Amino acid sequence: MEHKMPLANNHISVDCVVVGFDGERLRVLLIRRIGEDSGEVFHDMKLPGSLIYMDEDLDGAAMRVLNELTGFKNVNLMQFKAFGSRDRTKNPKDVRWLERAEKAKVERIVTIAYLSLVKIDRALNKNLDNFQAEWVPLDEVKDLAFDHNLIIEEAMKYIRQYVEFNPSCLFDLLPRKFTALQLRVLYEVLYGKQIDVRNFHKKIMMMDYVIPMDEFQQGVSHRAARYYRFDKKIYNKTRR
Amino acid sequence: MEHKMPLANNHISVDCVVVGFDGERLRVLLIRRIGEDSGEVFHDMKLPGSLIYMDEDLDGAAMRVLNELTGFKNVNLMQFKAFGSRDRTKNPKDVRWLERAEKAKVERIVTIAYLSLVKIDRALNKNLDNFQAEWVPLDEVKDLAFDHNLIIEEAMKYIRQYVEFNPSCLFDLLPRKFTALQLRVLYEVLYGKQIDVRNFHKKIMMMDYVIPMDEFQQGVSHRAARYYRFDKKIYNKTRR
DNA sequence: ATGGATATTGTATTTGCTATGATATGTATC
DNA sequence: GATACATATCATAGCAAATACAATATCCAT
Repeated sequence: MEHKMPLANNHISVDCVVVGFDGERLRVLLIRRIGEDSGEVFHDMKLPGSLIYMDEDLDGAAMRVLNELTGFKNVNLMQFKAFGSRDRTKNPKDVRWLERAEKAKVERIVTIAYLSLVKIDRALNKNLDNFQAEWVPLDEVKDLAFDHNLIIEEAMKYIRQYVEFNPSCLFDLLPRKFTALQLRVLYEVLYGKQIDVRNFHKKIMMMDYVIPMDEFQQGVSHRAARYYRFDKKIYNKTRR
Repeated sequence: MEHKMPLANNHISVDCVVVGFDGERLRVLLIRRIGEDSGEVFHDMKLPGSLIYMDEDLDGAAMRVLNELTGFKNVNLMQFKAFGSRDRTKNPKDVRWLERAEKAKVERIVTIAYLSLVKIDRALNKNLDNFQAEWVPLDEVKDLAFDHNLIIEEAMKYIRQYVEFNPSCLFDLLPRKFTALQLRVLYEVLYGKQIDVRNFHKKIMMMDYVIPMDEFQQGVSHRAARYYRFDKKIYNKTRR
């Protein structure tokens, strides 16, 4: 968390739950943290986040964090919940780490949590290493700093609701060219249940904003699947 | 905003959008505010809200505000969005009022907004007068303090989404005994469009958690409508 | 040419939503 | 008491969307 020391408001932070999809599972972007607890060095992980600066609004702070981390601009960032329980900073481990990082006394911090759905393939080759960041499969996430496990749980609940309201966000998770299988597995992972292949195919055929391309998979040892793409303009016309 | 001066965190507040339904329109609970601006006394309105105390978490603070105001306990309070724009406190009128009320210097305040759907009939005869509170029809809400108009707008967007996900919240707005007409008008007001009477009737007949009672309207100058009631137990069984 | 693997397609059934017509029951009026 | 009027309640048909279920097509490797 290096920056040129703008004045920080040490009561309010933002945390970003950045979610990606690798074709099989959902992954969340986490940052490695090295700290010290009663003389022992420990390693664990946390969500990307930061105290907000005095001259910065919430959305701006979230954008900044995400940008510093992935280099992305213009990513769809959704505020989904504030976390302000008093025992967020219950663990002395977390408090000591934070006070060293921020060089200031901290008490209870309210954090505003943001959710972002991104394409792993684009993010993968950016500054991730510089930031000690890693795409961790959701079911392999261990104990995180602060209440970040809780924040991720709430983020997942939020996604499931949000998808129904705005299905286009699914395509933020997929590559620009994707197969019907990828899209189906994404649905299955999100809803936690199997979907009939044939009915699903019929369904995406009726979505006029999912465009079949003339391109097919290469070098697979079975019948090659067609690629599809998502057309945002058509989507906006038909939905709004 | 009288209280016995627990230590307040003057960076974070909660505001409650308390919504009721009078049978025709939605109403929101607002508090009268009297302030002074360049020598002139002004009257306007604001959402019920408060800075949070140091030993209080967000949900707790929202509960406290709502309880002080209406006497309610165990009301369903939903956090729906945080507002942290820097120009929330752009208007000097608001800043001066707040600094007098809180007896402390304030800068930017991030507020966590909560939504609550309640029965007007229960709330009506409580402490509303003591708190200078009033049920204002949504379409008659004037310019409010801070960004409270924006907060109400966002609250309404949130309700529309939330209803689809959890229709049971509609019954929080209705009296325990209600007619099919009341329920239908509530839908119409929320979605802003007319619903066919006959199809709507069929629809609520298929909801096994809407129970027809043996009681009918009294003293109306037309065929008396049947009363219905909402059964939460049955609802929870069928939905979850 | 054959087998293994995955992709793609068709048909019948059920269920839900929409549109519209007809009947029932209360009060007020003549 | 007969009639008009207003609202509540019940009924039916058509269309569209969701579900259940099985066969065929295409690519690669041998």
